[in-house]
Amino acid sequence: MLSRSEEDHLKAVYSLLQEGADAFTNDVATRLHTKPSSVTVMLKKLADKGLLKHQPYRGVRLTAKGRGLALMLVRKHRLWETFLVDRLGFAWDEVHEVAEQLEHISSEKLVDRLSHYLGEPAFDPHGDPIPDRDGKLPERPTLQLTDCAVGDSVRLVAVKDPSDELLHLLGGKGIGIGARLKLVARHAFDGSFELHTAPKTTHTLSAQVAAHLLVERP
Amino acid sequence: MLSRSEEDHLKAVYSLLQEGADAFTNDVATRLHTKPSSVTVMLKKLADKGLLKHQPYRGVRLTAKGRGLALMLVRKHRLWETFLVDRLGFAWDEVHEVAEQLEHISSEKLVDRLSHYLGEPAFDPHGDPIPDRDGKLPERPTLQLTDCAVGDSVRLVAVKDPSDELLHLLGGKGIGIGARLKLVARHAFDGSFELHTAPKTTHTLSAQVAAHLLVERP
DNA sequence: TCCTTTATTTAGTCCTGTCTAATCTTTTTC
DNA sequence: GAAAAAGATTAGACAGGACTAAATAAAGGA
Ligand SMILES: [Mn+2]
Ligand SMILES: [Mn+2]
Ligand SMILES: [Mn+2]
Ligand SMILES: [Mn+2]
Repeated sequence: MLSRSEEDHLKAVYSLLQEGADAFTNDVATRLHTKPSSVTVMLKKLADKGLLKHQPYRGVRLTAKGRGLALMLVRKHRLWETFLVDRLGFAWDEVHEVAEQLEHISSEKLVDRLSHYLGEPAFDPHGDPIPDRDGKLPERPTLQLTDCAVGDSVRLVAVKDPSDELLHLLGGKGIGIGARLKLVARHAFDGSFELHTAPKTTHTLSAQVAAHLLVERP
Repeated sequence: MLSRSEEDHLKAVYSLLQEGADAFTNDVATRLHTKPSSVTVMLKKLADKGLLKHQPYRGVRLTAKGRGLALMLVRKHRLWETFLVDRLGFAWDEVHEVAEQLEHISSEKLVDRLSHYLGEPAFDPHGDPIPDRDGKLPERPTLQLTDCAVGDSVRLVAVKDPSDELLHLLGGKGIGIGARLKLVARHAFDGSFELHTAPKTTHTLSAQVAAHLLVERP
């Protein structure tokens, strides 16, 4: 049985590794708004429990067991986010905080029932993949909006590393998962995009925003 | 902001007082499966926060603020139980443990949305009243099955102080909230009841069980 | 290479929540 | 109305989790 703090540390390590970076003490501390010294202690505990290998000064690798547990946490987090948005009508930029609490509720039955209730969703409200009960992740397209050309017409499938601020910005322009985006111009000066959403509404997206948008061709 | 432990202590005090007993250190400790010395410490903390008055050796009374907070915890607990049974298909004897965790999730918006989603229910799966967002409790009938006479036909509206074991026993006989019960005999020897449920099925309920059943005449 | 900077770990402290053992109050019993 | 029993509080210890400050290791530059 892991404590809430142990679970949060494990999940932080998992997502750092997932993002391609290797997991260093400082990064974990930054992500959890805590201090490196605290992280070192927690990593030692998780290592003692066989969930990861910690090479002092060299970072961390997850064991199979640790990866499995982390995936179950991610599963819970994203299922709860889906519940909050799909069933309770939360906005997609309001759910992270609450899901951060709900993911620690421990009941296997609850998770499985919730998933079933929601229709075994494969993606959460931000387009992030939801691991199934065996820890398998569905595939997600990797085409970034920044790699698209003027004239392309694409559909938004996910917002990468979504912060509430970014989600709020997109929401304000009426852009959500599934939105059709037609690229009409790109400014050389700052890399920003002009694009049409549904009924000839034009929006401008900065290059920073565009880099977070994953899309697919229809 | 209260810790999980503080919340559990406050709720324990509330339910003891609700049940008519006055709240003594030992009772709280028993209810929380903890030791009296630990309870004393927590009562002091809650008193410092203005949630209750603690007269050493004399027990505890809630302040208005403390009662209000306790009611919000009860509200959350019973709403989550309702969600688990009505939406996720849990049995009524499987939800207490999980609701004990879920009640500590802190988000006012979540509670209100959940209540709305469930149709602003006034009673939980055990027939216990759910406080509204202002802390107002709906009325519940107080007629006990033990006060009924042979020949009476009544409807089950609540199981008082339901333990999972009691709920499981009733569930096994197909008796749930709303069930019609027709009393056909009562044994002088042990006070046990013979009664019919729906289609001429006869069941026997001990006096101990009957004392927990709240019913109303149709 | 050696020195400086940065990253990380270790040591020591504090706060919370729990426990056991000892002490103190209140209630019961004779 | 004492003495015993029961109930409650206090004192002291410990584990978990977090922080600051000090020590140590790795990396980079002169
Ligand atoms: Mn969390
Ligand atoms: Mn998400
Ligand atoms: Mn609880
Ligand atoms: Mn209940």
